[in-house]
Amino acid sequence: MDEKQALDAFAALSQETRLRIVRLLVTAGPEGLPAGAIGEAMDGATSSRISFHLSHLEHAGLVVSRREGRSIIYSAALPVLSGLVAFLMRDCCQGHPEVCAPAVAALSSCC
Amino acid sequence: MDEKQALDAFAALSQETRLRIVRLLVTAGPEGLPAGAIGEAMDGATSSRISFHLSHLEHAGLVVSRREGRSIIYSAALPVLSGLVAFLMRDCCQGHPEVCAPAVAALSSCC
DNA sequence: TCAATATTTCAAGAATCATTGATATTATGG
DNA sequence: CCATAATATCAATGATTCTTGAAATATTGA
Repeated sequence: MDEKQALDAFAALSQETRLRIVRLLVTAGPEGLPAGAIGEAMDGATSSRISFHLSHLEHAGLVVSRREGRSIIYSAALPVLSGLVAFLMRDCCQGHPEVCAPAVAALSSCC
Repeated sequence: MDEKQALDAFAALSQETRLRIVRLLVTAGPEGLPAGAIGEAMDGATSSRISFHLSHLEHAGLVVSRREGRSIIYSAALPVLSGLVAFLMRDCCQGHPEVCAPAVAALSSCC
């Protein structure tokens, strides 16, 4: 994860629909969801709108896709999400462990 | 940290100059840096440009400021950064601890 | 093969954002 | 109190981004 990748990832996560899609896909797990189901979950957004955001997320590396029959299945790119957090944390902690302590606590309690 | 705050924070972090400012301030620690020094560190950006980005970051809650004589000193809002990571992680881990493991490892090794 | 389904691509318009240069505000030293 | 220093604000411009609606592509079942 370099600066360019981090900027792309943050830009992708800074849009309401995309942030919700990422969160939906992360909870959906590795099996993922077809584009149509994602659109229905987003207040029934139009297909072109969902396609635009999914393409954006995929380009940023936050999701991956595969075809299954007529559907395209999207799932969260878990290692990239981890890498983004690691990037932010790596640069957060230089000499100031108090930055990380609450984040570590949040991670420990959720996993 | 709610969705709105997270969106603002991600938007702030998705701009190159602002991401660099945040990283600079985090490494600078609680004592912070005056706006002028931050501008010099950003390839000598104009004062209005730095002021614009600092204002943006402060509005997003990622930095705080205080006056000291003629200078305004900016420093990273460490608890907010922690909260952002916790927000992302909290929603990342639902039933899928493999998302968090690498992030936990990165945090553990840096603090 | 044909019709229907699922999704993507494209062009155009509105909205938001970043940069610049000029001007205003605030504070200090002499 | 004045001149200077440090920073913020404002207006204008150019660049990106989001949304919509229409048309294109890919896949399957009958």
